[in-house]
Amino acid sequence: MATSSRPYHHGDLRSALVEAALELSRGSGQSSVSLREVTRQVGVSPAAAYRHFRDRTELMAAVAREIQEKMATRMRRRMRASADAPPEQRALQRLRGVGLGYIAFAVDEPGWFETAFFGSARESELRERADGPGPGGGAEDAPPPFVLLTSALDECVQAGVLSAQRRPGAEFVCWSAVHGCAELVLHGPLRGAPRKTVREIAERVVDDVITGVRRG
Amino acid sequence: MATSSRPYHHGDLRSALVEAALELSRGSGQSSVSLREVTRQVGVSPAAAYRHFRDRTELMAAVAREIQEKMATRMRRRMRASADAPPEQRALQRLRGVGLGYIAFAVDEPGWFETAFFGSARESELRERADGPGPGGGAEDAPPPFVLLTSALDECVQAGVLSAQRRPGAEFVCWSAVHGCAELVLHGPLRGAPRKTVREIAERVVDDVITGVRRG
DNA sequence: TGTACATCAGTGAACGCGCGTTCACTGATGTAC
DNA sequence: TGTACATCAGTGAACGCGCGTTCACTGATGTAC
Repeated sequence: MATSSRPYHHGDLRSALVEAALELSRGSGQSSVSLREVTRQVGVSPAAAYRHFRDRTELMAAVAREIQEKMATRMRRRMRASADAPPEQRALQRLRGVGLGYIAFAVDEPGWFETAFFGSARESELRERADGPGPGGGAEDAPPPFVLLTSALDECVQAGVLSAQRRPGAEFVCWSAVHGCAELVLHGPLRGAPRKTVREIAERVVDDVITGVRRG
Repeated sequence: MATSSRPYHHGDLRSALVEAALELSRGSGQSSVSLREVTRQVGVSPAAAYRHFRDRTELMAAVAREIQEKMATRMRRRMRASADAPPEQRALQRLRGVGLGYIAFAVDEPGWFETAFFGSARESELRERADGPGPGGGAEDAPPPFVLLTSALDECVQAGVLSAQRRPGAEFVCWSAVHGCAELVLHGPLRGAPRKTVREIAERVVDDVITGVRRG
């Protein structure tokens, strides 16, 4: 594949660059993703990247978006497990799945997790949102995992397991807990803890925060 | 001060370097702290730093430790407010103070917060702990803010507002929530939100998680 | 169907940068006698 | 009290590095006539 047919025009260099950046970041996080290394991987000159991205920051933003998609996909898979259950249980189980899926992704893919949520990617995300939100209004281009969370919470309200009064702001409580838990496990006092311990802590965090959000 | 009396021997270069690094990181986080810039600030040659630190990582670890001290100090101040109250309220209020203090520090000092908990400082922390934990056993050299949290939880058990059965692991739930909340506010969807909103969210997060931890 | 030409996606060489770290060194300090 | 000398804390110049970005360019593509 690398040997045969190197046309002057690559075909889809943009995706190829994003793909290479994904591979790099998967191993050691966003700091290992330099423009030069990415183009090196693809076998193209550094300057070529500038045909597709304004600068490194814009490339990283694209990568972050891609990772968040992956994350949401994996979370959705986990949520699907509780598809056929009575509405109340179903809603709660899905909310639980959102949280556990988030943490599991962070643990399984620390490099991606870091890349998706840290570093210079953030500033340019902002920039892009300011540039072209499209006619929709812009509420939908929140990070996909966050969208999953809000809709799981909405479902809880509909199913009657979360009072409408306690709904506003609940997403921030939930997100704080799971994101913090991921950090704890990856970089905090629990770094390097055995998988079983990590799973138990994650479940405790998710269950307790759901209790807290519901009962205030 | 800079003009008069530049003795060849600095006196206490080590502290001066840490101090300068603190000043630098306060503004723009740990990425703005380079060994060269730090020595430049102090007015000393880059190589001089190597008399006091094995490498940059070790300097950053010292800085991180210092910041965590500051953080704990500020948290203690907040906890002192509820000194004279009936034991049950007192314990709960202190726990609340730990959480709110943590978040407040992050919001007030984003550069320091980032520096204390991220970056290469961590690896060398590990290294130092492995090197010389001292005879005490090593449980006490956890980050000071974390120590405050665990003792606040212990106090809750003693005061009877947290069942002994639910005590183990509670610190991870609490820490996850507040740390995640800090991230949310600094780098997440709530970045740039007005102070009042931030305070409300912080209180909601802390109160809900305390409820959750107690009632499971 | 064939050709002129604008457009586009690449090249490759160079820019300036700041970094961490090492080296042989020198100036100051303090201790032994 | 004075001097020799080991020790220590600095100097300053240099190392090699990889980075992001810019530049004038060239090779390929596809469209108008």
